[in-house]
Amino acid sequence: MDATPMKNGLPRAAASGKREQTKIQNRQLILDAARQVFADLGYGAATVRDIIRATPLASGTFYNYFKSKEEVYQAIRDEVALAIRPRLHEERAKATTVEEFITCSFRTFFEYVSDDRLNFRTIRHSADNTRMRVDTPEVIAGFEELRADIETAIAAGLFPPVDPDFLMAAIVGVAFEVAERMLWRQPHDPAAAADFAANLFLGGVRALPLAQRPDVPTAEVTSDAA
Amino acid sequence: MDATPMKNGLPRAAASGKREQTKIQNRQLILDAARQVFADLGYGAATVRDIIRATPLASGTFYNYFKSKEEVYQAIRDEVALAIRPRLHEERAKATTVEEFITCSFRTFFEYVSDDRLNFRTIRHSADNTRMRVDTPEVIAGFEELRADIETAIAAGLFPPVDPDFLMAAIVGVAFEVAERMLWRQPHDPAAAADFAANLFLGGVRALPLAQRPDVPTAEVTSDAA
DNA sequence: CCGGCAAATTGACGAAGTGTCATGGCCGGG
DNA sequence: CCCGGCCATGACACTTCGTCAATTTGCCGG
Repeated sequence: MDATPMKNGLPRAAASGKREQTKIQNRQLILDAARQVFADLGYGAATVRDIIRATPLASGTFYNYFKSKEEVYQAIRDEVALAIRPRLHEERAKATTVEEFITCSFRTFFEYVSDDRLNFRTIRHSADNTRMRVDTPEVIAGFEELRADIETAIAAGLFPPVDPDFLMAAIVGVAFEVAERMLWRQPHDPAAAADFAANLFLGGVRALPLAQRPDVPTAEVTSDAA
Repeated sequence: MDATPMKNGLPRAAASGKREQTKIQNRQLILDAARQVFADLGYGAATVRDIIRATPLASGTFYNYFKSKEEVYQAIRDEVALAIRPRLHEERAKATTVEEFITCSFRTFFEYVSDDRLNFRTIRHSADNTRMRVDTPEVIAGFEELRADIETAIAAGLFPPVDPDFLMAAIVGVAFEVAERMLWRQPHDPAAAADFAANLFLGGVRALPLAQRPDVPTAEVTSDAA
C-alpha cells in the first residue's frame, strides 16, 4: 500500500482528497470566525448568523459542522483543554514531592494561560462586565484527571491523605481565579502568580511571598492591547 | 377603609396604593417565574417568552420591569449577593486574628450556600453538563469589598503583607469551587467544607484535615431532592 | 359619584434568528 | 466521460425579540 498514494484509499495520515480538505478547511473557517465574533460581540450576544456571516459559507453549512453556537464554543474551549491537559498530567506524574506536584502544576498552567491569553479572554467574557465560565465535558475530564492524580499521589504517600475531591476543587478555583487577575496586570507575570499559588498551597497565607503588586491599574477588563 | 387612610398620601412605610402593590407583585411574579424557568430549562435555553408564559402577564409587560433575560438573572443573583455580603463583611470586621478572619469567612459563606442551595444551583447551571458563572456588578462589588477588608487587615498587622488582589482571588476561587462539591455530597456539610478551606489557607495542604469523604456518590448534578 | 388624566397592560407587528430540507453543483470512482 | 453520492446552498416555516399605539385601570379633584 505504501508506495502508492494512488487508488485504493486507506487515508495516509489525514486523507487528502479535495473533498476532505475543504471539509477541514470549512470547519477551521467557522472556528476562526467564531473566535473573532465571540471576541467582538461577546459570547452571549453572538448568533450563529453572525458567525456564518463572517465566513464565505451559507447558513445551512454551519449545521453540517456544529449543532449550535454552544457546540462551536465547546470546540474552541476543548482545543485549549486538549492542549494543556497532557502537559499538566505529565508534570504531575514526574513529581516526587508535594512541592514539585504543586509548583509544577501551577507554573505550567499559568504559563499556558499567559501564552494563550487571547483564547482564554475571549472565552471568558460574555458581555461587558459579566464574566462567564462554562465547563465543557472535556474540561471536566481535565478536573477528574487532576483528582485521579491527587489520589495516586496520596496512595504513593506523597500527599497526606486529604480529601482529594475538595483539594482538586481548591486547586482549580485558585488556578482560574488567579489566572484572571494575572492577565489584568501589566506585564503578565506567570512566575509570580505560580509562586503565589504554590506557596499558598504549601504553607498557607503565612508562607505567601510578600506583596510585589506591580500596581494593578484598576484596569477594567479592556486594557490588554499594550 | 377604616380610620381614613384619607387623601393626602405620604406613603407610610412602603406606599400601598393599589398601583404600587401590583407593581411589586408583578415584579415578583416575573422573578419567581424566571427562577422556575431557569431551573427547568437552564439559563441558556430559557427565553423571555418562556418566562412571561409562566406568568399571567403579557409579553410587553416584561419590558416594563426588566430590559432582558440577563437583567432578570442579575436581579436574582443580586438578591443573593445583597443578602450575604453584609454578613461576610461584618464577620471579617470582627476578626482579630488571621484564623478568625479566614475561618469565619468560609463558615459564613458555606452555611449560606447550603441554606440557599436552590438559588445557588439554579443560577449556576446553564444546560446539562455545563456549569456557568456570571459575575454581576453587585457580585464583583462583593469581591472588591473582600479585597478592601484584606488591605485593612494587612494595615492592622493582622495579615502578613501579601498581595491582596491575588489573595482575594484565591479565596473567591476556593469558596465557589468547594461550595459546589459540597452541594454534590449527601448530606451537605458546610462545617467540613469550611474546615477544609480554612486549614488550607492557614497552613497549606499539610495542615488539611484528613479525608473523611462521605462517599460522594459520583452523583451527577441531579441528586439533591433528598 | 363622576370625569378625566396619567400610568401601566396588552397584543400585534416588523425585524431578525433558528434549524430544516429540496435543489443542484462538484468530486471521485469506474 | 459519466454517473452516484456527498455536501453547500439559500429559501422556508417557525419562533423570538423589542416596540408601540390602543386600551384598560387606578387615582384624584370637583
